[in-house]
Amino acid sequence: MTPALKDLYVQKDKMYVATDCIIFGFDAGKLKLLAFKRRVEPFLGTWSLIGSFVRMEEDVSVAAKRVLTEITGLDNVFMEQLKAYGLADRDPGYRCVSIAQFALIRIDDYDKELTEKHGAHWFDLEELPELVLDHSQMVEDAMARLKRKARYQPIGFELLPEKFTIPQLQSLYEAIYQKKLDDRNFRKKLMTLGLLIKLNEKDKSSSRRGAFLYKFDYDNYQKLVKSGYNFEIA
Amino acid sequence: MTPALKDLYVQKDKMYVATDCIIFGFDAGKLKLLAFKRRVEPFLGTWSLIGSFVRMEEDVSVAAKRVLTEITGLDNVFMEQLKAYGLADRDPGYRCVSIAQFALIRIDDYDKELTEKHGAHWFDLEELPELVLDHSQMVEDAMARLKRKARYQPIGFELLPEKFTIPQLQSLYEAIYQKKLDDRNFRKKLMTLGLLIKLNEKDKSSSRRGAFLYKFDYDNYQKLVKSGYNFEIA
DNA sequence: CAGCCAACTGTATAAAATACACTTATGACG
DNA sequence: CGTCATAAGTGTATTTTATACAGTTGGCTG
Repeated sequence: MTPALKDLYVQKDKMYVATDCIIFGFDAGKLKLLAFKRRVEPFLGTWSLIGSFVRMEEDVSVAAKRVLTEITGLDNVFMEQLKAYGLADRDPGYRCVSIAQFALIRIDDYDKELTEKHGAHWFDLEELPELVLDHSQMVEDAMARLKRKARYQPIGFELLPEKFTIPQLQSLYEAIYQKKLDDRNFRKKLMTLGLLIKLNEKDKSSSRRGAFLYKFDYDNYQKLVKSGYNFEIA
Repeated sequence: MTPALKDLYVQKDKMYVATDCIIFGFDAGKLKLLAFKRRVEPFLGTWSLIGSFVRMEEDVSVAAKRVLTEITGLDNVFMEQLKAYGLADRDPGYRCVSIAQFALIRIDDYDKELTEKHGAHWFDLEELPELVLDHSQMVEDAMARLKRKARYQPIGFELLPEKFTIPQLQSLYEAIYQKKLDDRNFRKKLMTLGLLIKLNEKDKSSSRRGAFLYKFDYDNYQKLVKSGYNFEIA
């Protein structure tokens, strides 16, 4: 967790609860993580996840959303609890249990100014710097969760703009699974799921011919989930 | 969480961290949950999971193991964090975030006297009473996790005695998945995984003919995991 | 109008999941 | 001592799903 210590009296004999956000994005074929350069002691200048103490009257999940909104200006973001980190000595300054949450955001959406103001930076997941405390562990665990979860829940769509192309989606899944997928098989599988709505528009940013845009069919997804359907995406 | 309140001064303006244990067992073809009758106010007489406050100098996972050992007398039990429960009003008495852990134990192992002394009772999962606070939710979430996890990790073995028969194992998986499995296909699949060691003993408790006993091949399992093998059990 | 590039499409093969029915070992009981 | 009852154990055919693989199309560029 990364509280602004100047605002707080930390008491050594008190138990604190914090929440830290692992914020994933996707851009240019790469999975990205939003990290922050600490501007206060201790650990000034080191990279860290963004976090906050949980307030006395505040739900843990609300605290996480508050942090995310403060930083990105975004609301209605996919967010899910990862797990709690509770080693007694995880933070040398005081006793603090941190509940890590991971969020998937659409990079094109977020407010650039806002993040820069907070000293934030998008890192390629393969080029992450060392993070403070146990934050590197958190990211590793979140990545494992993302990989597993992507198999059976269409969370990938949270990382793309509302309208996206099949090649974009494939590139995202390739980044998550860290391996190349066969384009014919990927498309075939996807189409049989019935989760996409084909639009009458093309995206021409990456080819002369252009690729059709699709959007995610939330309604049908909900219906399928209710009827107990079992997904397997790519 | 279920602290012995008489031992504590609870301060309304303090944040507490607790841990609650969802303890699963398996007996007579049914999945079981270990629940406790509260002997102190508030909620005296209602059923509850067992739990404890996390001590200032204690890891969260250590606190959970401490509770489990106090109650069952068992050590070296499969235990894994489920998630943190952090609603601000989840406990009306004071602000407390609880980190739920689920444990799988071998019912024949545990110390009966010890559990009875604590007012414990094994419930069939289908006949659970209402539990205090958000504990019913915890059990539901743990059950969902168990179902999913059982597919790709051989955790089922944690619930059986060291030596077990194939029909016993099948009955366990039927209880977890809540559906009948085909005995021929179950056996076939299992054998291809190479996770079982056949013993030269039979269990005759449930048939005249007797069924061969097996034990779990931990060594080979470790090897397979390291080599990146992907399981799918039943 | 030729060339280039990514988008798009179909089929054959292999692997895995499912469905399904009879034989065997053994103790109980007449 | 033979037959009956019971759960343990076994094999094959079919369907479904995953994988492997190569050529055509649309549309801009020069």
